[in-house]
Order: sequence, then structure tokens, then C-alpha cells
Amino acid sequence: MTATPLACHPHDHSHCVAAALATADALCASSGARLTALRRRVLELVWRSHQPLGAYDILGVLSAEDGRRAAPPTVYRALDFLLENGLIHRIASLNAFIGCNHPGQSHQGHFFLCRQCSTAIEVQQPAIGAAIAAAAGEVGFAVESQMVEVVGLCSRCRVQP
Amino acid sequence: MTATPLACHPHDHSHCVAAALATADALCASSGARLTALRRRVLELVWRSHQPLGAYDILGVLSAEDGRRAAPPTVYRALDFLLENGLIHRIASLNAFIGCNHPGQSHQGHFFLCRQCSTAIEVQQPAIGAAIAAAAGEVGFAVESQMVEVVGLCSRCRVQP
DNA sequence: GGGTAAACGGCTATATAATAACGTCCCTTC
DNA sequence: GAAGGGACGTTATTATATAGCCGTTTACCC
Repeated sequence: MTATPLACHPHDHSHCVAAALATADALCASSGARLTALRRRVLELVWRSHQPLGAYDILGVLSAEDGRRAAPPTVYRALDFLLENGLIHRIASLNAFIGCNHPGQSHQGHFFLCRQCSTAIEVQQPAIGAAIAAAAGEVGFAVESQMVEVVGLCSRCRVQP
Repeated sequence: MTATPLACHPHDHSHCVAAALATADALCASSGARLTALRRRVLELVWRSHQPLGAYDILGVLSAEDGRRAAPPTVYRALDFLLENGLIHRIASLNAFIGCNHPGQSHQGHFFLCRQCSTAIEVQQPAIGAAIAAAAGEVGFAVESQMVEVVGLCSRCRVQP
């Protein structure tokens, strides 16, 4: 193992959140996308941990903590915006959402999902995309988007299950 | 492109269905799993096309064509059995199910999904799994199951969109 | 600044997907 | 033929996601 992902050991998570929000601010400012207060707040909530968060969990926080009267469409619209602007990923196998680790850079969502602690580790391994591209070439398939979700145990949970 | 997948051009699909059912019969006979009439029928329906089929679509056919009084749990239990026995795959991004192309062999579900014709192409490219395993090794992750779902255009839909 | 169009988000309702929990029947096994 | 367990019917409920309408705000243009 060369590098344990940040998500897998204790760290000052407020830095993650602050950095993600700052990056989102900058990206949206430069692209002209409107990162409204609601959208920014939803992004913040998605970044609350390194575990994917469900839309209805977000809804619950908006109602309980923010006192905002929110209905599902409110949350889903914000999530759609964040997805379109590459700020979050959707984890299909969990019906949940997680902050994107390197927005702005071209990349696909390749995730390792720990079934024990629910941590989602986003990996950027060109080899995975390359293998997919090669297989696609063999069958004449034109790739538009990739989704890789690998379930197992993270480095932390392997040793202390 | 070296080989266009069967799913992408006209073929006698009844052969696919018959072969899948025969393989399932043999596998279950040897493993002791009970492929009941209902489970076999659900497997047959999942194999009706090379497009993933939703649980409620299956439910509809069971009601409309078979006259069986089926409720969701009936279908989901059958699907669970088929999943556990490696006879079908679940496509998480579509909330749908598709017949497994090579049950009995160890393999993960790696799929190319055409957004135009909805065809699901199951690929067996060891390189994909190998790339994932390599990335997992780097971050100390113990892989248990892999899900790869790639959306794009199949060879057929690329030329006649 | 005022007009205009589009975007945003509150709101109600509804669609779609999946599971919980319980009962009955049937098949096996002894 | 009694005991036990698996399979499936049945009812109800939970979880996830979308449609569509409407008032307000925002951006933009002149």
C-alpha cells in the first residue's frame, strides 16, 4: 500500500469542507454557474463526512437544523445542479451523493465503498479508465460516462473489523 | 473493433433464452439450489431481451400474461434468488436486472449500457478487474464486489443514431 | 432605472422502487 | 404422519425520485 486515503484516518475534516466550498466558489465564479445559498448549503452537507449522504438525509438536515421548509424537489434540484457542475457524484448502488474530490478536472467517478464504515474513497487511476476504454474499443462502444463502484473493506476496517 | 457483441445485431434470441435456461437448470441441479417454476419464469423474463428489465415490469408480465397474482415481494424474492445464484445481474444505475452471460464462471458485472437502445453489453475483460485490483492495492482496500456501468452508444447506435 | 425573460425554489401531488411482517401451503425428512 | 423449513401469497409501509404549478428573484438589455 503506498498511500492510505485521507478519508480512512482521522483528520481535521473542516479543512476538507472549507476547501471544497472554496473550490466550488471559484469554479462557479469562473464558469458563471450560480452557486446559490441553498446549493452551497447542500454541497456543504454532502461534504459533512466522507460517507455518501442520501437526498432525504439532506432534506432532514435542512428541515431540522436550518428550519427551512424543504420538500424533495428542493433537494433534488440542488443535487442536480451540483452533479451537472461536477461538484458531487451520485453513488448509484447506495442512492446517495458524495462530494467530488477534484472538481474541474476531467475525471470519472471511480469509488471504493467500505461496507463497514461506509466511507467512499474516490480514486483517480487512469489505468481503470484506460482498461474500460480498451474494452469499449473492442466492442465498438462509444463511452460517455463511467461508473465504477467497488464494495469491500477499507484499510482501516480491514485491521479492526 | 474486433467483435460486435451479439446483443448489438439481429439474432435468433430464442437461442439465448433457451441456452440461459438450460445453463441455469444445470447449475442449480448441481448446486442443489431450487430453481422453482416462478424463479425460472422470472429468469426467462429477464432474458427476454438484452435490455435490463425492472422489477415492476416483471411484475406486470406475471400479472398480465401469466394471470398470476403477484405482488412486489414475489418478484423481489425471485430476483434475490437469481442474484445469489449468479444467474442475473442488477444494474444499479437503472434499477433493473439482466441475465448473466456466463453464470458459473467467476466474474464481476462489467457492463456497457447504450443510452439509445438500452442494450446492456456484459464484458469480460480481465484488464478492468486487474486495474481495479491494482488501485485497491494502492489504497489498502480489500475488494469484495465490483460494479462497472459505462453509459454511451453501442456500435449499432453509433452509426444509425 | 424600467422592462423582460429566465432562473430559482416553495409547494402539492404522485410516480417508482424496495422491504417488513405474517400466514399458509407444500415438500422433505425422519 | 408429524415436525421443520422453505417458498410464496398477502397487506401494509418505507424509501427514492419526479411532475407540474406558481410566486419571487435575478440577470440582462435597452
